[in-house]
Amino acid sequence: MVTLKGIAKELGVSHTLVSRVISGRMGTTRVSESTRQAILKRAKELDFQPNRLAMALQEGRKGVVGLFLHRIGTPGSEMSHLFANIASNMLDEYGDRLMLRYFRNKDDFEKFCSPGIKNQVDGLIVGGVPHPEMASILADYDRSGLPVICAFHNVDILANLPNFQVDHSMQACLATKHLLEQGCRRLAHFYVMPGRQAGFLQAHEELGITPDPSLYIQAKQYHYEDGRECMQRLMDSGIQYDGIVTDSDGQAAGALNLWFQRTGRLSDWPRITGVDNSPIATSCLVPLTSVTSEVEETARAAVMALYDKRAGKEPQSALLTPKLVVRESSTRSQFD
Amino acid sequence: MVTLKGIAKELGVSHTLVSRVISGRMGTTRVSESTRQAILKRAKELDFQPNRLAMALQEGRKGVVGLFLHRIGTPGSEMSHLFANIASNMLDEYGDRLMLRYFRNKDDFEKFCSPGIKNQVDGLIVGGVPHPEMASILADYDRSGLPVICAFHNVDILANLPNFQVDHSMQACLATKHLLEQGCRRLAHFYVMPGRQAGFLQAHEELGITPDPSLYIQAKQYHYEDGRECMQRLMDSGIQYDGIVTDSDGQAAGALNLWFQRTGRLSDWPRITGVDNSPIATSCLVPLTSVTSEVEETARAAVMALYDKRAGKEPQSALLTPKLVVRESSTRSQFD
DNA sequence: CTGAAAGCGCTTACAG
DNA sequence: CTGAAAGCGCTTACAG
Repeated sequence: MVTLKGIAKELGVSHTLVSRVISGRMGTTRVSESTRQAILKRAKELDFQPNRLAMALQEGRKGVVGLFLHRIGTPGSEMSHLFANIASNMLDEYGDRLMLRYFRNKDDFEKFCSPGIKNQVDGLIVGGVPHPEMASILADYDRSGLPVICAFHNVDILANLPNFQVDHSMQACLATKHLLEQGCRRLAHFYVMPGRQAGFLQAHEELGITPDPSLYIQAKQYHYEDGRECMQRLMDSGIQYDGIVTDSDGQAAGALNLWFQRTGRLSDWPRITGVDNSPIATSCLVPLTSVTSEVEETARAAVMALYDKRAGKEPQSALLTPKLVVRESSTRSQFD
Repeated sequence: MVTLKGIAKELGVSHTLVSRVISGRMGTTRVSESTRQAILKRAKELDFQPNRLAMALQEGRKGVVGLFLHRIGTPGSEMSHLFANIASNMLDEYGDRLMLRYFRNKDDFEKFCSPGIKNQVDGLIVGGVPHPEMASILADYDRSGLPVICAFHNVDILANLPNFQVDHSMQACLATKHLLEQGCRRLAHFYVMPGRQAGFLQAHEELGITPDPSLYIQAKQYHYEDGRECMQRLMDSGIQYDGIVTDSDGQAAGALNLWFQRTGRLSDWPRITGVDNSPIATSCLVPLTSVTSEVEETARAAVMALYDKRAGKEPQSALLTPKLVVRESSTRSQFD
């Protein structure tokens, strides 16, 4: 194991000097160019990598960032994977290690949290939607000096922590507008949280079309089965509709599949949109028109915000802008 | 920030004693029960958590495990997510931090590897299938004293490192047998690596049925489009077939969807099986019969093996046993 | 131009 | 029964 001291001994200088040359932080020091070169050369030859534990210990850091992740998105959407992927690779580039914990519910989360966590990490990034009580625990940490950044949280339970996520309302608005522009006039809306309807309504308003509240159908979750169930209810109701705005790709896939199965037809399906632009969207019988959830950008923003905060800045929450991705589910072009 | 020294000062004892009481490693020491209780009580009150950096530094460890992950499985299968999820939560329970790096190709991987990595981690878990050269780099690390454990590697490029993965041949065998038992007699096989055919052939042999080599169709990858493409070729060939064993849920979904689209029929599809038992399998128009890839078990085995190795044991590679999960794609029960 | 010393928060022989 | 001391591998005033 190659250390500063080892290199110093080899070259007959002090480890102090080696440290300064390698870190580039010379302080009041001015080294002769020749020893500088000698040190750098030897360090490179030995692929010297400073022991980050020792560095962090000395500098009063932990060298560790806590990444607490709730499932984001519906199964098959790969959103959690994408988030962890981007975030962990970024933290790695900053030289920080990870305390990575996946939690499924409030109990898991509470198990992960204790005041002593400040002895373990330099900051916390929490992804996913916890209960309001969790938010207040996190806010306490933050106030006590442990920087906390959130991502994909439900804005109203945030307790003033910086949060990054896609603009949900705009997602619904983009999808709704698109379907209205395709000629739909009686759109159903599968939604999970009532708040999500703002975008659906806004799109109607902007185009001067009046939506029919009897076509608002509340879903339990964002999953495939939830889409099937909503579709079941919609078809059973007998109410006329000519398109559907759903809250996730999983829901849209479930809804479409139920329709195919009940009607036995592979054409003239109701125009429909998903959310997330996940792998689900491209592996449906009919590829799904969807809106992005900007997961990579969210991860990047959250990590940057954490380092900003550690550097003394006050990062601001942000809503990222979704993009519409048009595929056959809404255009009904014929099969190849 | 609460430290040993802080507690020691409060109680008027040495930090040495506090350390021994809290760690439970008393050595030659024998403490009075009353001071022991006092120390434990105060530590609990303050939620004292020892600084793991300092512990690791002292004990000559890094307190960090490298987790290098290639994508496992097809997009939408969530296998990478599952693997990272289980592995990271386990490592966390052992108190180790993570150096988590996702790599997409050989270049990424090489960027992540340097001899100096021994200064950063106590061990390496590598998931996914790298090139043979990567395997030999890893084997070098292992020989030089950095324990390396593999998961989901292609066995022939392993260079004697312990590896954990599901038994691919048995996966194909289970699926093939199941289809033969459903009455199929002319099975097509969509396969990626030639080696995977062993199970397909074994199943035929065990049931005394002769397969037709003109129904072996090689796929580029495990993805949805690959399944579509293989199905395209199969249908174009005009050769008779009555069932399909594919190499992934993505392939199976793609193949089925192409069939529905080309025939316009929603019944009498060719009986078909996938692999991975992923979310894709349950969000198809027809739920897919599949075989599990035992990702959780693989992750657990890999992590356990790493700790075994660090404890001086010699962990042995293992092939985990897949399970068949029967759904409609192979039974063709009617739609609800 | 360079080095000795102190210290980050622990652990573990060693000494009393 | 308990503590002083040394040391893990670094960094950073401070002194020459």
